[in-house]
Amino acid sequence: MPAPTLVPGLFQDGAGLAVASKLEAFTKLSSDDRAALANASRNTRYVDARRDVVAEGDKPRHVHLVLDGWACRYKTLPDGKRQIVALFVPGDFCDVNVYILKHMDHSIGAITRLKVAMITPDEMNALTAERPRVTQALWWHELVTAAIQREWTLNVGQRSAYERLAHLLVELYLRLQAVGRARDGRCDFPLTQNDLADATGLTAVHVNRTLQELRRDGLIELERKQLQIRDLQRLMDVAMFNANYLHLDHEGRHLDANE
Amino acid sequence: MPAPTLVPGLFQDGAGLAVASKLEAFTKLSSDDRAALANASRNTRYVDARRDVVAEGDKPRHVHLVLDGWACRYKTLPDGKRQIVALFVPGDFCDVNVYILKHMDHSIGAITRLKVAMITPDEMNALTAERPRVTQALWWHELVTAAIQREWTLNVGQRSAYERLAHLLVELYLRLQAVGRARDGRCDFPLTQNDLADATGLTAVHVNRTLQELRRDGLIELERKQLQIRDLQRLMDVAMFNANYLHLDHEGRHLDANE
DNA sequence: CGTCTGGTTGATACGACTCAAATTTGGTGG
DNA sequence: CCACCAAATTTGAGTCGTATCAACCAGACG
Repeated sequence: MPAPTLVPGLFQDGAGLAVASKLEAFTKLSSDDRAALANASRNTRYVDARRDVVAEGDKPRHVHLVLDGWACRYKTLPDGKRQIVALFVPGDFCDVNVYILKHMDHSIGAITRLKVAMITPDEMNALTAERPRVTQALWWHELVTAAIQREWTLNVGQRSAYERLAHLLVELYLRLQAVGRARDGRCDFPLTQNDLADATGLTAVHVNRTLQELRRDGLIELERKQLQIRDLQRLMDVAMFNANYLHLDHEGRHLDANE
Repeated sequence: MPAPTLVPGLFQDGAGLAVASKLEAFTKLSSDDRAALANASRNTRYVDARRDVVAEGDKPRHVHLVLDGWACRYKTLPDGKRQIVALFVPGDFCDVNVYILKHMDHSIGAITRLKVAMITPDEMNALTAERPRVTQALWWHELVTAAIQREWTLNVGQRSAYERLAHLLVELYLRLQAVGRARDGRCDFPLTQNDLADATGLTAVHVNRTLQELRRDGLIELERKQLQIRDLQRLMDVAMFNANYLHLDHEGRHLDANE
């Protein structure tokens, strides 16, 4: 939906846009850096909604970079239970350096129809060898990804259903905002209540009732895949949301009036 | 307790031992590699049990490497709830490259009295610049750490209390075994039931009752900080334990008769 | 010996789950 | 434009796993 213009020049589509803007939440990149990133991610692929991008057990061959759409990382248990352990929005890399490992220990699935760049190990190596700022930014990306994963462990481990959903909504809103895909409390929100259940360790029925509570309390509106946060501060309070784990306090942080 | 001899030469204490042996679960290192690692970790520090190694909000200055004892990574909520999001045993690095970030988003606390090496950013840079195999091994370490974090999210999100504790016990046993600190189903186990509660998102009371069940079912013995797994296969089955996330299937994997 | 931490037990409460069915929404083809 | 179907959401009733609260006990330690 909203396709705001963020990074001027060089990029024709939302692709390069999202990439550069996510990494530039950490540090300023030169136009050469951006060009190198765009070049490394020129090989793209589309994946239909609800299909796997890569499956558990696969040998990892590429680093994937989400250019458009949402994806998730999930693990399945023999008894059929499923946990979404991470969500990817445009600009997110799935597993920098993953090709060091022999096999994937989880799957990556498309939530919506997805456009991903597939970057080969060689291209990654070239990128990191020649562009130290990009390397630094990629490290930052990895560390933030790990921090988000820890926060999710905390989320499912200690927060109530109400707090847990509030927390997830705030996190996604802020992450989307950082790549220019959210503003004024509004963003696309393609997750079904089933997805939310798998991501929070709740059942879909309980997610449904809890979302109704959040609506009743005037905190959010959510319908037709659109989220509107009515009162961000209050939502953050009930979620006990502390944004420090997103590590957005860096030099390259956008000078965006909305933030 | 058991201080098996694993890596010959060079190392006088358990320290270098643990480090080399953990990374060598991934790849063979040369004696030069090992010497470089030992050199980088020569600056050590002791931390008393139940004290913080680093606290949330601190500016990260070093990479810490656990030489002896156990530690944990934890996050606290404003309402006082605490989640242990990771456990460190000898040989584990806490946050390679963490100094890229401005502030710690979590604390690291000692479970037992702890011996840690403090490696400066400069030393890390020198190490990675000169020793590609070590760099590769450190990347593997980071990827495995992330995989463990995901498995913990799955653990608290989808498994019952009984399965959850079983899973944690198996994971710790296998990780200790990989660095020569466990054998024949036996290992040190310094966590209190309170720690187990914080790590699994349960209450201490429920952990207590659930451990009793595990004992009653003949799966484990656990007393005086000693864990004995009576039937590893059955414990893995009830935990729905799939070891692939530990990524131990690599060339340098020890040829240990016990594995 | 008293104090403290960690472990154990019992009684009760409640948040979230389960199962089942109804309703709404969105997409597809005639 | 409507009929149809599948997917997603909503509702209700009943249950269960885990939390809560409150004691009590055992061993470690100074």
